[in-house]
Amino acid sequence: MTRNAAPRARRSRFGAPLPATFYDRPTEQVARDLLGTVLEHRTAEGIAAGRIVETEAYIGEHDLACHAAAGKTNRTAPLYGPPGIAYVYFIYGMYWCVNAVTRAEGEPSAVLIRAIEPVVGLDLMRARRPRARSEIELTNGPGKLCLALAIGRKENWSDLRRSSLVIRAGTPVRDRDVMVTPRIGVSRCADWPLRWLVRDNPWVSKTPRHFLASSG
DNA sequence: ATCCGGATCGCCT
DNA sequence: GGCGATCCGGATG
Repeated sequence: MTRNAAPRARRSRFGAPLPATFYDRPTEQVARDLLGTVLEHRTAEGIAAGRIVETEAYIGEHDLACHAAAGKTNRTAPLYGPPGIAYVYFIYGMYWCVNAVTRAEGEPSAVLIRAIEPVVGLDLMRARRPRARSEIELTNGPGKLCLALAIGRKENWSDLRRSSLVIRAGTPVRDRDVMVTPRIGVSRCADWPLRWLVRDNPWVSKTPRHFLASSG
C-alpha cells in the first residue's frame, strides 16, 4: 500500500527553504505569499513546525507602527539587514515575536508571523505551552507561537534559508481564501490594511467580525 | 462572549 | 518616566 511516508529522519519534510529572492520584494507581497508556507525550528529537543496562517507587514521608517520608525538602533538593526533573516524582538518584558526581514524600496521592513497551524512536533509544543487548553491556543498568536517553537533571542539575525529556523515552501493559499485587515495591537497607523490571514482558519489570532456571521 | 488589569523589562523620549 | 507588533486569568452581562 502507500507505505512510502517513511518516518525516517528526513532533512526536509516540506518544500525547499524559500530563497532570498522571495524576501527581496515589496513587503505586502511577501506577507501575502508567506501564507501557507511552513515555519520550522529544529532544536536539541526535536523539530516543531507549523503552517503560517496570519502575517503583518511593517514597512519602513515612515510606518510609525514599524520599529524602524525609531531609526537604526541596536534593537532595530536586523530590519536594516539582508532580506531573508529573522528579526526577533522582546516585548512587554515577557514575550518574543518573530519577523522575516524584507526589502521594500530600500526601506527597513519585515513581516511579523502572527499565527501558525501546528504540523510537526505537537507533543513538543504542548510541553512548551502548558497553559494552552486546546490545540488552537498552542500557536494562535505571535508570542504563543514563539513559545511553542522555542524562538527567542538566539534566533535573532538567523538566516531563514539555512539555520535551525527555516521557512519552507508549502501549499499556496488561493486569493479567495485570503483576507486583509488592519494590524492588531498597534495604536499608530491603526487603520492601514497590512494584516493577511487565511479565512476561516481556527489558528488565526483574531477572527474579523465580518466572518463571524456564520455562528449567529 | 467581552472587557479589564497585572505581569515585567528594554528602549526611546 | 512611560509605553509597547502580548498573554492570561478573573469579573461581568
